[in-house]
Amino acid sequence: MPESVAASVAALANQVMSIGDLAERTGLSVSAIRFYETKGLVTPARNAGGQRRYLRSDIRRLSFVLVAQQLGFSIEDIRAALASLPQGRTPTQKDWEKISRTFHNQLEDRIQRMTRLRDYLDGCIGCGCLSLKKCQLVNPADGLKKFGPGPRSVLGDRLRR
Amino acid sequence: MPESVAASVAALANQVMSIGDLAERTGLSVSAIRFYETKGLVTPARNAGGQRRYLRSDIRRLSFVLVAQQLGFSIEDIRAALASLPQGRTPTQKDWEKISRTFHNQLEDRIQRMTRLRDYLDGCIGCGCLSLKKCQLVNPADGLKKFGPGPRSVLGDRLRR
DNA sequence: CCTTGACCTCAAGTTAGGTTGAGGAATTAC
DNA sequence: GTAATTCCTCAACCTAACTTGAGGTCAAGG
Repeated sequence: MPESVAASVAALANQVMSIGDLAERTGLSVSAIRFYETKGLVTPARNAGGQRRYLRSDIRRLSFVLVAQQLGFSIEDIRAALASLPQGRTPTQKDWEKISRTFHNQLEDRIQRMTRLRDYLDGCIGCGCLSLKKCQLVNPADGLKKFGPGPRSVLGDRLRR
Repeated sequence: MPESVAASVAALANQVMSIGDLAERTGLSVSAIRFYETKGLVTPARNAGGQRRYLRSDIRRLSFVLVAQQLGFSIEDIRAALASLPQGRTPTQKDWEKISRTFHNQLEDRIQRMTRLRDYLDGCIGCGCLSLKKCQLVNPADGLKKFGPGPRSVLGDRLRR
């Protein structure tokens, strides 16, 4: 049985696919998928010829990566999240539920933080803060303060990046 | 009148300050402020000795940069936004209002996009999508589709980054 | 004055997240 | 069976957003 037929059978039976197929399915580039492998986000099997063979569940895995990145999570964040998924078997619904709950919570945090910043901005515009017309009156000790007003109070502890 | 006294007087009268002072006020590092200058985010004057002298309004300017960055805007985005502010004079409230409206709208978009993605995620978990138990039944033509389901429908046009 | 800390410029290094290209092997299509 | 694809590895390059360091100047206190 030639490789091509074997591959087709395998593709139908075991749901494996090449990196090119996976790229088409996820909208990622082939190079990005290989890169993600070096970062531990996917761990494909290899066929006899050394080519990568992906499971159908890897489509979800990479889709998850895409979504998470859109939301501003780093690859390391995502790797950590995905680490809770099984490597050998196809993840069950419970597996995904667990990971998604964490994800959802972090997402809620971000949405809240953004909303808070938006409101802060509105507030400043409202009070004329940003034009420095009123804030100097409201906050006369400005020049003496180690930590003045401004985004830091909104941004929290994130100083000196 | 020695430089020191002149500087103090100027600082009180004209509200100018050194890069170190500005760093302390904004929470940014000195090197970051210089870097922002190369990117056109601030354009300080120089004193006789060639040292940078900032206006008090630059605190707001850089605070704005900090907030915008937190929200995921690039330096180029921010530069473009700040370009609408006057360079010579201290920005008026109207100046800031204008820039903030744009900013606010972009922020709203992002919040909405995040919320949409969160809901999408919830939906998928709910239907078992991510575990691939039901989606294969729901979407039997999956293997034939050029553009299958997945995050792309949520992410919009953002393909092949 | 004169020392010490803050500044200056300019070049090079750093991390994240990939892309591009060279040189070669494996598949697929006719 | 052979030509065109696709895939492989590995090294180098790329952008964004800064930091670090070398070598030298400026300014504020005693």
